[in-house]
Amino acid sequence: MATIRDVAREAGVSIATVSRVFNQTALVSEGTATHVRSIAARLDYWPNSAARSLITHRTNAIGVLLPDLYGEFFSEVIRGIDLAARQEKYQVLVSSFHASAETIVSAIRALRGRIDGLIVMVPDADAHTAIQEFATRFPVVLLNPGANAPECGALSIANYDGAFAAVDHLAKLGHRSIGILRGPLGNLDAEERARGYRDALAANGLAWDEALEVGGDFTESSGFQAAADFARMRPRPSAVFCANDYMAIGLLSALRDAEVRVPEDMAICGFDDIAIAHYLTPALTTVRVDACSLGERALHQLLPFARTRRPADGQREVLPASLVVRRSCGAPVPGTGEARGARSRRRTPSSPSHHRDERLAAGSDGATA
Amino acid sequence: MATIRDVAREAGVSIATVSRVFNQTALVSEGTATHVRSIAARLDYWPNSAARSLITHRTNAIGVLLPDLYGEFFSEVIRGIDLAARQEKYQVLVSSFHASAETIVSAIRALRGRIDGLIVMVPDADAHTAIQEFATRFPVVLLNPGANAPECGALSIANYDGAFAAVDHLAKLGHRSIGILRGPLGNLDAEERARGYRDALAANGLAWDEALEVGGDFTESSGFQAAADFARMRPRPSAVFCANDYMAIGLLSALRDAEVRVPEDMAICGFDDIAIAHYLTPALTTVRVDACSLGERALHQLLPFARTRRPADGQREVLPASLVVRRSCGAPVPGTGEARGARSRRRTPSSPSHHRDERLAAGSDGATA
DNA sequence: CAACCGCATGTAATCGTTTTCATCGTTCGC
DNA sequence: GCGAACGATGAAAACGATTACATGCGGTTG
Repeated sequence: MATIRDVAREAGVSIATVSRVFNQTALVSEGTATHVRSIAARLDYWPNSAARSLITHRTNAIGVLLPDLYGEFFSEVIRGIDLAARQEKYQVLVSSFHASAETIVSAIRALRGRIDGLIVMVPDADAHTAIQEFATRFPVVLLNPGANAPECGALSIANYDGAFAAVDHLAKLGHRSIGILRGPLGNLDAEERARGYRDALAANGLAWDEALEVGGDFTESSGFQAAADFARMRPRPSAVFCANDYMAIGLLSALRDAEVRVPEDMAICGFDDIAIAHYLTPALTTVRVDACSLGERALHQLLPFARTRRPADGQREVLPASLVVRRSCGAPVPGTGEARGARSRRRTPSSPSHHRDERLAAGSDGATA
Repeated sequence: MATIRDVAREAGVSIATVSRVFNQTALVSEGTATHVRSIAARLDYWPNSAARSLITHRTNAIGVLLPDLYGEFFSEVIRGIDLAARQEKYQVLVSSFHASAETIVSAIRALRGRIDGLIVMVPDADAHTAIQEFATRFPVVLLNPGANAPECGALSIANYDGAFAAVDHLAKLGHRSIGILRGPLGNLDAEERARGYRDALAANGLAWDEALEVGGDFTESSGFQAAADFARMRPRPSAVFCANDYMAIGLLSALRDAEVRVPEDMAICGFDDIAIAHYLTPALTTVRVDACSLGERALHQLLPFARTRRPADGQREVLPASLVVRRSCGAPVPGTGEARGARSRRRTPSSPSHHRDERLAAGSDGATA
């Protein structure tokens, strides 16, 4: 592989000149510049990024650290980050860690020196302390800060508002006994959603009852198992808000097995609006979150700090979450004649034919399945 | 940030010794080693990876270049790669490019010097030429080589076999007029699947009829639109094989709107077995592909070459694709009593509660929706 | 007892850039 | 014409590691 020295020799100039041509950092005469460029092209030269970042202390890459790479939410976040990064000419290093605060530290350590900034999603409050001091001397953007997150960039989705809207909707439909299938204990998103649930109850004059809360872990099977708990309750709740869609799916399956009709006997509401939600029978009422733009926004928030290598200040941004009403909650679904199964999640239609669906999806998302 | 020099000075040894302690590349007495390590820990020292890779010519990172990051298939591939990479202590640089062979070249160029090897998925045969000469001097593993792919590592899914199995299944069910909804022209996976379709027809003594082939582009909306084409055919095919699940979903929606019953009036078969397939009504018969292990295998195939920085030789591996029979094809579905919606896609259950579902899913995957 | 050997460690060259500072014509203002 | 200013270029010092080679030192061996 050709080095800057080869190009310089071949072009009959010094390496400084070649460097300047490639960086446009200082004046180089038009003639030499084009000459050097042609030589470089012939030798297939490209600056070695290790050497470059050794001296500039910049890598033009950012790291993405997620608790897992499984599921639609994470993959959409990554896609959003990639979209923005490509536009900004930054590379993306992804990495996942599993569970413990131990590994999150070693994951960060492994990334060190390779990236100019980090986007990290912490599963629970415990992990915050691990990030804490790192964030004071490195650009970090948190993807789901809790109430007392470290002083650094942070971006979150409106967990509280979304949950509130969903439960408020159920209450307004007349349900007086509304259960919740919670996410993992200590999980920040889960806590916020639970808080939204409780406040929505209160706002509708409903008493909070611990007996109506069932623990889950965001997996489909935990939803499946929770069905038994709800069935056992006296009185049985006439509606259940699930802290995410996967659990709602599991719950729906179990209810069908138990011949509990949804929404007639029990109204169900999820959270996330994953692609499947739309296709379930009955279609799942849920709270939509735009994971892709969460990723995009995170990168854009991080970039100014990554560029200057200054720790990100305590800037915060919250992405809205919107209720998507479908069949599973028993509310009248707006619109009837729209194309079914023609919902778009892409930003850029890959074919003109997509156009029609885009419009429809924007109008309303109710399904008639 | 502390450098190797700081540690050496503080520990009263030379930088060579510090380096040796961190690389375990030569004998260092037990005493000095632990001393150096403690100093390093105190100074929070970690070797600068740019400096290191400048001299070693290795980055301990591999690149992943995909045509897009949208959809379940790609995200699972990435997850598989990440899983294997973490285990092997390699970092993963992901990057997507859109469409043209122009950008694939620049994407590769941008990655150059940052990675020890590349896993790339080329959308069509045209892009092969762009990879071609690069692969002769750099470790590359192709994720979907066509028939005449460049001389390099390659891994593919059994597109042909999967399609053959699906269509053969339809034929064995008695269908004499089987249509196909094809993928994009030039797309390698799509071509192979179409070939499997044709050969399966022939194997069952059915004549190939161009009129039964409808063009699609792998999107849901193209499936939706194709419904009209199939409806117009005389005689109307009694079964349709779709080259991927997204198109099958679109087709199912359109058929429902047109009040064509599935599978009674038209049997439908998809490809990929995305998560949604299981939850559709009727549940979609499709061909399962393990995208996650495709990623894992790719990394493992690449690694020996990445480690030695030798171009990967023409080793090839094919991942099996298996037919998953559900309701949409009209065949009797095996098993009836199993838990619904309790299918696992994870390798490692995150909670003990998952265990039961794992077993069930392993047994058979038919659905009773 | 000298030669040798192996272990532990240090010295210094090297990787491929960027960037500061110096140099060297030209041109310009006066 | 002469110094200043300027534009284009080169020389050389970093950047922070790895590693070939040299060195010193005690213990074995013939």
